[in-house]
Amino acid sequence: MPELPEVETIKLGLQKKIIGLKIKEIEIISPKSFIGNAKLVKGKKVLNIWRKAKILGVELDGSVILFHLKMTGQLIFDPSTSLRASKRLIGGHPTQDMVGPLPNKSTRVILQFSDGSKMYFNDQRRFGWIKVVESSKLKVQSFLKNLGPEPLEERFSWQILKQNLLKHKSQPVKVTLMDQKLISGVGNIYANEACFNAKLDPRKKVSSLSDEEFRTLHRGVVKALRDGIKYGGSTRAHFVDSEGHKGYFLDYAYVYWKNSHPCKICGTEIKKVQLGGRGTYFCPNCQA
DNA sequence: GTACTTGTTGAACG
DNA sequence: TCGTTCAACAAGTA
Repeated sequence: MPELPEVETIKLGLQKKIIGLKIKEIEIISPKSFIGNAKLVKGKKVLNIWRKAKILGVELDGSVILFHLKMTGQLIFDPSTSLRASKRLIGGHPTQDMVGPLPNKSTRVILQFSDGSKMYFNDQRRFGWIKVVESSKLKVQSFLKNLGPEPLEERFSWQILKQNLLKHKSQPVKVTLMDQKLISGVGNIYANEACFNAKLDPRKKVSSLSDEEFRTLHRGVVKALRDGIKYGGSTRAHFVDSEGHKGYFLDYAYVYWKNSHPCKICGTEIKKVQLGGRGTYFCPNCQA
């Protein structure tokens, strides 16, 4: 499922492709996946692309298109038949059919650009959405207003991490990492991986952490996200062969979805527990 | 038919 | 009012 690193990767890829292009047409195949007025999009030029937490924003003249991929969303940029055989740009939830013919059965919305290229928004389960808002109304969107600091920005220090997590001092540390008000963009995968990187038991209460532990946790979060961008990003964003699902970050994960597998560091069996209602994975030896 | 998956939201608890 | 926990929701897979 696309989290911060995946969305960041998509952003970096799309920046090179669609800034400056004009949107000729928007085709809404699944009305459920599209919120807002399509007229705000048609004929507009793409000015900029940004990311906040897991949300991708495509800035147009006077309006913004917001994308949330949730669990199974994907964005695929298809550079059209006319130009040199440049490759598709693929980001988001990996599936087999993302490298096949488009549109396919999970295609929900298609953006057509005036140079003939297209961008497909696919979403198997329709959990994700596209939302168009006027630029002036962007700031009042609740999902943007209440977000915590961006973990990859310079000013995100371990002190800020400590200060924010301590707002929920009696909760398990992993649960607080996933709270979007405390930190932006960390979901289940990277919360698990961050705890592993920091050699921290995810069940440990925030109030019991020492300064040293906050420091290593901070490093662990940043490393998990950067690794996500490095592996998921670089190997997934540009492939176009039939092995579409390979190179997904999960292959590199230490603990996520690895219950009953041996720990890559010490060989101990990875355990799974429920924490805040979510699957939580850790190595009982490394994260003691 | 059922259990399971996730991020987000809102209800319900003490 | 608050901090916290839990259920509901989206829809598809096994």
